[in-house]
Amino acid sequence: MTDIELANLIFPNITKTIDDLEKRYPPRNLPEGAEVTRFAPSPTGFLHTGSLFTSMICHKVAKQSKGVFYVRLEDTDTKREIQGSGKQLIEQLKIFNVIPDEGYFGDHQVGDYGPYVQSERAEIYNIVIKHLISIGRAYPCFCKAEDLDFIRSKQEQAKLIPGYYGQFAKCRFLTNEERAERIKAGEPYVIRFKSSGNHVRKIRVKDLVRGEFEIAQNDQDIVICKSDGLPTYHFAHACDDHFMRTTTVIRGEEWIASLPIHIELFETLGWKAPNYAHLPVICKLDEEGHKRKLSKRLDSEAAVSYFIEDGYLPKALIMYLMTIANSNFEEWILNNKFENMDDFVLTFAKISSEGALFDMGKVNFFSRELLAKFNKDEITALAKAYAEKYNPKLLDLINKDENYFKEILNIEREKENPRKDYEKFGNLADAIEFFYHDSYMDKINERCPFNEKFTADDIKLVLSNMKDKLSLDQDEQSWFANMKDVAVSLGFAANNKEYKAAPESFKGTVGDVAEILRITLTGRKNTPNLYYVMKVLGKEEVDFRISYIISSL
RNA sequence: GGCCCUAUGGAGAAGUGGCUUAACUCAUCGCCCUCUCAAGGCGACAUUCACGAGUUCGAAUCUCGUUAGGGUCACCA
Repeated sequence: MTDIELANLIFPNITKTIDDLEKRYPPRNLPEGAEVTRFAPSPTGFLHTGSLFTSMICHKVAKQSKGVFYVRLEDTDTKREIQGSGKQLIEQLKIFNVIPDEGYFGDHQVGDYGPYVQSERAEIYNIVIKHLISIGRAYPCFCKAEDLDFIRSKQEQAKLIPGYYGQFAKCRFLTNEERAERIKAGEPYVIRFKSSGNHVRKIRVKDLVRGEFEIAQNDQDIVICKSDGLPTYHFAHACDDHFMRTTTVIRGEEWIASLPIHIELFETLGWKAPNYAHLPVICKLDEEGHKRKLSKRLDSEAAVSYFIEDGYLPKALIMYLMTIANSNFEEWILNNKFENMDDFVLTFAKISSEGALFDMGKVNFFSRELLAKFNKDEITALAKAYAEKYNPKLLDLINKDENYFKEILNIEREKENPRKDYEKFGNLADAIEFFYHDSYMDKINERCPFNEKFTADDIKLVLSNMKDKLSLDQDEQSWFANMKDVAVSLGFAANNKEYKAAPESFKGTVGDVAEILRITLTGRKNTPNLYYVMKVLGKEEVDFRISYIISSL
């Protein structure tokens, strides 16, 4: 029995050939240098921060070369699949402005190189497998899990490399007649690729991030088609990236080890392998101080949803991830005042090959800078949109009086160097709740204590004088000048220098007076500019709070 | 364990044999400014590039070894 006859036995209904596929999926008509990249997630859960990192780079590389970025859904692992997660992945990508040009879009597909969902590509895989069988480079394997375990244990005993290869590849040595017989008898089987490699020999591989290096040839007869008829990753990768005409495969470094498999597959099929860029994994330090991959189970920041739900600006995360990708991005974006990040050119060679430790502090930095750039209307709209979805407490504050909320956020905002008080919307309600009478009263017992060096009488004296002598009708300059005068009249030093020169002759400094007033009005030591806080609160509320604190002392 | 990758401060890193007594960013800490809180300005933070040898007039940069960390060895991707 010939190999072709065996191929026909296994795939009687496959009549098309690889040539037909080549015609059906011709090379793309793209300008010189245009790169075709792809993000190929499996629908097994929420979008991981590492996946966002990878897809952002894929998207960027395609955009900056005027190429194509597409999404392909790798849904061949039916056991781990989570219904609806494919669509969710696309939606989350969209939030971060990583929008594909073609491919899988959740509820529909776009493009000439589809289908873009692997479970819909059975015919393509079967055509290629049939070809491989007919040229003697693939064969059915009837080994069961027990057989494989047995082989493995023998290999371990003999200290040999484990796996299905060479003499250990039992089913390699079956005759086609035996194969046909067992198939006809209904025995379950997988299809394995017949490797011609030898792990003693090395091949040179090129990685866009790491450069060239040597690695052992593949000699494993890997499974290309599982017993459920679906392809494995390695095989699907070769078929899909070839027929979808991917020029650059960008993926995590966990794939480096299987590069020899992929290269042998491409060679055997007579296809040009794509360029590869293996990205480092984003890490975190564990309890023992060891680096480990960001884990969805252990680290909240591993799920992109965390940033969305906590009210971070998506752009802030993207900017942070860009600095991990190309560290020169930081300087670039600072010089560009955080604008037009699309003009930045990403370089593979500048991507570090070591996994960076995820730095929340830096995400906060970007988020704070970005949030400070908006005017009051923009930031209010953004806060409201966020609150409506994720934060009832914040929504409640906004809905009490949107203009009031706007004024709170507008304190020292629309100016050359705006304040950078807020880093995300997630804790905004807590940050501003003292502006609201009810919240202020609710938290009255939790307020920050006054400086211990002042007695209740000192504080009362300061407060009653302030209340009587300070009017909010004056401008900021005059108001502070006035406060200074009151402070001096009560025995406080007008400035730090004076105080430092003779601390014993003063009760304190103007700063102490401002702190007393600040704690009285807000319950906190750190708040926006006191003058504007009072303007927003209004005279009535200010008077009430001062009187209330005086009476409670 | 085999194979592959990596190793510069608290974090991200620049650095490709002399320009480096190691850029820049975040964080931290100080000082200045100031009427408060921020912002801003200035400064501190690796005499040394995991360690050890070697090559060289000269090494963070090249070579070898050691150590440490990461990845990978599925009918998962």
